[in-house]
Amino acid sequence: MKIETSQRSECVFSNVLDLLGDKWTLLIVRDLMFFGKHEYKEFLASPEAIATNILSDRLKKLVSAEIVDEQEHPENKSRKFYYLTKKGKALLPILIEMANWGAVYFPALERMQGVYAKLRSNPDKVRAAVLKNLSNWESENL
Amino acid sequence: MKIETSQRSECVFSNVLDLLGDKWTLLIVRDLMFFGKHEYKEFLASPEAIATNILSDRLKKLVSAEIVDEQEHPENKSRKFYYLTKKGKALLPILIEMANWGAVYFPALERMQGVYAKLRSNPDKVRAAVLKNLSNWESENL
DNA sequence: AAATCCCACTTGCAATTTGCAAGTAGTTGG
DNA sequence: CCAACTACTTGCAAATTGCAAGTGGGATTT
Repeated sequence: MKIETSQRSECVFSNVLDLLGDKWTLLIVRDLMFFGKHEYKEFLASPEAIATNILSDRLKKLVSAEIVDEQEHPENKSRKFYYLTKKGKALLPILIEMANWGAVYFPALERMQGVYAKLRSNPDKVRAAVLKNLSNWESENL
Repeated sequence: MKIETSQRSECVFSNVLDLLGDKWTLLIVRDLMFFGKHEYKEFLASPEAIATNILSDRLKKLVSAEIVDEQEHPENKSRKFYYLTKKGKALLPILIEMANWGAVYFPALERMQGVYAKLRSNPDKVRAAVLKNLSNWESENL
């Protein structure tokens, strides 16, 4: 894999977009953040149908950017757990704002479900609940 | 230009990323939002050096998504003004959160300048100031 | 009035990235 | 031992990007 070393400019946005600015990376983060997914096959099962080579590439980039960490599955050597680092969890406010914007400007979308449902009404509560879920998973699995 | 009609899934994130998930679109929004840029040549002059065909394509997509609107330049028929719609301005919280995240996790970057400087210390104030700048420009130029 | 310049693009083409299908290596369950 | 599962890799065609050059309509200069 090509690890990105060059930066387009000194601007924060440019650097953030070099890392996250594509159609797949943040979907993986979404799965980790909101949907309790932690394994390769679970990401593959998402409705957007990411290709295996792209998933593999993006996971490596996320790990090398220290947004995601990986660990051998305790029950099975051929499986792996992926989970958000502190840096990865810090993306939550960005995702929340994206979800808010999307909820307002894509009104035709299916009614928001599950974790999204309360985003607009009580973002701080959702934020706390999401992080709590993640730390619960960590104490049970890592 | 190909107007995107297909959506990968019903998920908000997926739909938002279909629109904004690439390395250039949000940089144009950044220029409109924070840097007082309103013309084609001004976007071209940004340090990231976007190619003319990509800029043209992204501007069209932003206009067709109603994030940006365009108007003939009052002084010169061959020039155009581009400016953020209400929907475009509503992206500000996303950009602010991205800037915050970047400021924390790209500490090696040049010290933030201008509008970015106060983002961390007083985001609400920055938010208001940015929107005020935009509406000032609008009342002077539209 | 003609020539030049500026501006916002478009076009052509090579290089890179993506999407899709198939294959592979290590592990585990029966 | 064999089949199934898991996390990948590989090969190749298609789509997207980056770069350089060109175009066409104004405005400016001479």
